[in-house]
Amino acid sequence: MFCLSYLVSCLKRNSMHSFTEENYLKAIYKLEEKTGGRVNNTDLAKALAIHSATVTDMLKKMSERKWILYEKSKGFKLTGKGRKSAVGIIRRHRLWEVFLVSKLEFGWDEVHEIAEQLEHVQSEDLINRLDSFLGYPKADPHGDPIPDENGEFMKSEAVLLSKLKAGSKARFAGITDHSTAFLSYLDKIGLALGDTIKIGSIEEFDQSYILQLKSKKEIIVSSRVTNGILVVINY
Amino acid sequence: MFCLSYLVSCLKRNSMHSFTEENYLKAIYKLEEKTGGRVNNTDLAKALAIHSATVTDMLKKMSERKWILYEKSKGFKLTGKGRKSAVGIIRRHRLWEVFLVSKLEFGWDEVHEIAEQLEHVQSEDLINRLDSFLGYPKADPHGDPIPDENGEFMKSEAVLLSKLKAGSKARFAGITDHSTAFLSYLDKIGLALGDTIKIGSIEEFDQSYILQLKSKKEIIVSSRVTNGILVVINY
DNA sequence: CATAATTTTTAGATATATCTAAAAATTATG
DNA sequence: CATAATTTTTAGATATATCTAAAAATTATG
Ligand SMILES: [Mn+2]
Ligand SMILES: [Mn+2]
Ligand SMILES: [Mn+2]
Ligand SMILES: [Mn+2]
Repeated sequence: MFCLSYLVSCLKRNSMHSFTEENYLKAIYKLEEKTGGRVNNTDLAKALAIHSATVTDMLKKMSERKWILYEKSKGFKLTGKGRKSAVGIIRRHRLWEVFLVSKLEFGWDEVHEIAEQLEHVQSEDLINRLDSFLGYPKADPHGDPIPDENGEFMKSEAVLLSKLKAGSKARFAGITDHSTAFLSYLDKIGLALGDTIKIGSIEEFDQSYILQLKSKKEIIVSSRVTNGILVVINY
Repeated sequence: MFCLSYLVSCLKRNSMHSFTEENYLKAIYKLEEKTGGRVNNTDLAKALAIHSATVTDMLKKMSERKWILYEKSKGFKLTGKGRKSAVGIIRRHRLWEVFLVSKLEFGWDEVHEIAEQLEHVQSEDLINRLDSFLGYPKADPHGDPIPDENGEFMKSEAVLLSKLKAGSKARFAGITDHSTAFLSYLDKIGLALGDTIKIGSIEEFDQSYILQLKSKKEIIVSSRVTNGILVVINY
């Protein structure tokens, strides 16, 4: 009994993380991505929907374990070790999302919460076999890149649809708004990842766009929509 | 914040269980199956590799929540509600094992630990879609029956191979020893679930069996093996 | 049935992850 | 730069799930 718990606690300390720890790592990674730099306590607390005091304690622990660099009042950032873990979690999340959509026929607006659970299953072998089973997908159902076994992934060249000029053509490559409401809305208006979009014209008044879909149908979308969509320009 | 935690705690109390609670439910179910009746504290503690004092506390909680009937010093058993939950967990475990073996090409001796994690993912929709994706399998890779959506499953008619007489023929339908060592051993000697086995003769001295495999190869197995194998007799 | 053995419970402690309220530290602003 | 606003930390509490040591209860045995 002593031996077992000792072993388990060792494993935990070195290579594994609790669900909670994994959620912190992932949240920090995403905040770093968004802000491009260091992250602060308040933002992380908001992202995790917990209180600052709780975050303070966990940051101390994560700092001791060398998952983050933490300079009091200067914000913090992931170490190499921390980043590697975070990328692994994102890899798992996105591969499971591909599985759910491509094999179990879930809608792209239905998979996130389930993937939030599946991403915590610990087995490298499992995830590499899943990757192979899915045909080594490069992106998840939302167009987000999937890190490979070594944690490498393509930096996207996509830009916001709202940056394009009238007359240009582009491929729908990703989203910045991952909300279920937005995804369902896109389903409703018939816009799917990979589609070619042509910009008919842009209304000066409110920056709404008239888009020509691959079905030749024309639709008007608000700037909220063009700011939620990432596209790759066809040269 | 107050609202959210209240909601979460309500959900927890009514329809969901923590990992720990799920592991207790499953362990109790399996012990009931094995002993055929009520379960006691000590046996459950052993099955979960925890201490009796811990079990006492948890049984109180499970009793309050009406998952078990608990009569002090008379042992306890699952209520209908508790049994339903336990069967649901077993359904998830076994479906994931099928997935791991039939889709990800894991060996039958490699899947249990991963399924122990996957079984805790909470989504009825997920598990029903997985069931459909796998073609509604009736048994897992170890021959154990998979409960359907309503928790119904076939009671097996299999008997121990060690009960058969020389000359009889039977189909390898399940195992009573689920250890990795046993599963790997069966792989090594070339005995797989579903195979037809013919009993050549039985050695009086130590009850070892000479088996004729479908490959016509003959092997000798000890009584430890014939007691680990379940077969269905071909009439 | 008295004693021994086994099983279960109680009492008090620990680890993790959270909270609230208040204090302290830092940053922004007139 | 003094004050206000914001951010972070401290202190103390709670819930869950575990432990150890000892007491209490139950069951088995001569
Ligand atoms: Mn997601
Ligand atoms: Mn995604
Ligand atoms: Mn199993
Ligand atoms: Mn199994």
